[in-house]
Amino acid sequence: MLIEERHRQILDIVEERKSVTIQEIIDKLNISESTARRDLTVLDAHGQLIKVHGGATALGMNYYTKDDDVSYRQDLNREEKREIVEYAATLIRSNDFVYLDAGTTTEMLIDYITEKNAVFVTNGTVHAKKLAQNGCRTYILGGELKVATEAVVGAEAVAGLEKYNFTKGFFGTNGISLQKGFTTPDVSEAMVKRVAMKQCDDCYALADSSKFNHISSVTFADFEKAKIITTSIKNEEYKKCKNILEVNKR
Amino acid sequence: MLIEERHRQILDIVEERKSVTIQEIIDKLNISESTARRDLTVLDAHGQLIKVHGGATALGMNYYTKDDDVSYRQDLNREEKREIVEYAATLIRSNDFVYLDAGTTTEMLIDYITEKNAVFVTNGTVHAKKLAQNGCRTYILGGELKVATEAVVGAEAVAGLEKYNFTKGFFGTNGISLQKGFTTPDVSEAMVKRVAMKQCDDCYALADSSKFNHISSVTFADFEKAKIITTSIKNEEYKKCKNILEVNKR
DNA sequence: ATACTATGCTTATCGAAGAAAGACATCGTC
DNA sequence: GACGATGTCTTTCTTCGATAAGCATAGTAT
Repeated sequence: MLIEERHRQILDIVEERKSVTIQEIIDKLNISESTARRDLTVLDAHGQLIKVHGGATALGMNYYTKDDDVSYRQDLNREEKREIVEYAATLIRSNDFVYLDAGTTTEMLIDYITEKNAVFVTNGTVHAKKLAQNGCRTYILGGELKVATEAVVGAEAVAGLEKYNFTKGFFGTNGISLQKGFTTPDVSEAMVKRVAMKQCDDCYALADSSKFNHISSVTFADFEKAKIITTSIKNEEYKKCKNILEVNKR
Repeated sequence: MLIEERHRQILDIVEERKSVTIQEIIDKLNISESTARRDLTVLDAHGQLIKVHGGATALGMNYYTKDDDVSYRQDLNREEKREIVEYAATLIRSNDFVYLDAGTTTEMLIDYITEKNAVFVTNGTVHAKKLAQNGCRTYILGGELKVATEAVVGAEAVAGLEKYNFTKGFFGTNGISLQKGFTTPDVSEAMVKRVAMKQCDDCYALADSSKFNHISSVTFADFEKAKIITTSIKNEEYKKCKNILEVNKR
């Protein structure tokens, strides 16, 4: 097996499960301990995962082995998100022209997209890359790159958006409230979201339960503007809203 | 069997399976090891796949770029490239408005840029990301994302370029020749390069010695159009060219 | 408490297998 | 016969797996 293949497989496991032990790698890939270690060392050196005692973890994971409560909660949100994006992915059909907002939830969505006969536009550089690798026809918005979120924002991005007419759009959000609608902490990202929404026939907001009744600094859409895809809603006042799609109720 | 047919078949396998071993090629195409190797070498040189130990992988697979890891030893061009980009970086001054072409050499350039008071535009998603992380004000071109090179290409990218007026532009190239000028294997990338060059006051082509007297399929600029930054030139006919900047002669 | 031992993880080193690269011979085409 | 493409052979490098050595941590006996 090619080294690159092996590395790819290790990264896939880590990506999926967020961590892996040396032993798991040895068993799954049928390689020696030495090789497994060497692989982790180079992958770590390339910043593709983080080598830890006994194995490795995915990037960007604040991994608290000590604090069970925290990791449990993280996992819960992750599972919730997974259900949401899994459903959202089924909404994408042949010949759709889809806008994909930057953000971690929409990024997760990409992994579940199976429809190859749709065209995508996004303002997230990582999103664009993943979509393209996925075999999707992908366009990225032009404009200023915001370093923190690796998203394209600003006047140019907004102007670039106006020529598109999307059949569907998928958006992340920081807060949802009946009064203030959809909110996010960043003004420039809000502008892009706002215009992008205007260009979509159908807007979908992907939101786990933690987002409800939370208000961030900038509103980018009224509450009715988008269909909300979420899992189980606790709050009664949202129960009766027509634009909420509850997936996989338990 | 025709060479082209063999190459086509190899590319098909790589495209389909994302990687291939030398042994597989030998078996499937019934050719000798040398020929298989030779084929991979030229396909790699043409940027149609990536040659790795034991075989080859498809482009754009996000495998680490061998550049920034510990194995500098084998890449003879690396040191040459380093000198080239180190010099190129000094050309970027305060208030410059710089276009940075996609490609591995220009990507390397980013690491040496110290001027934070310049603004950058690029069509490479990785380039944009690195520039932004570097603390530079960065814009990315909008348009279709080509998966192989992770570069933005196509009509939209070209249109987006036309509004900019750059003070300087840095370009990679696959081939340089006196007659055919600067050449690259891909048509859509050539289009972008061509227009970008038109928008720059000063164009710089970064080229290690292996690029000279090499001709790829598409010309994107005449020989005189750009200043060429390179190391020691072997070929006498280029020695007298005014637009060649030889750095760090030894 | 101190020292000893066991355990699990890590790193270093070495020989074997096999891959890469270069030199050279062969074959067919012009 | 010159040339380009291909195959064969040899030399040199990589990679892999195994083993041994180094190092912490936890447990145990003194």
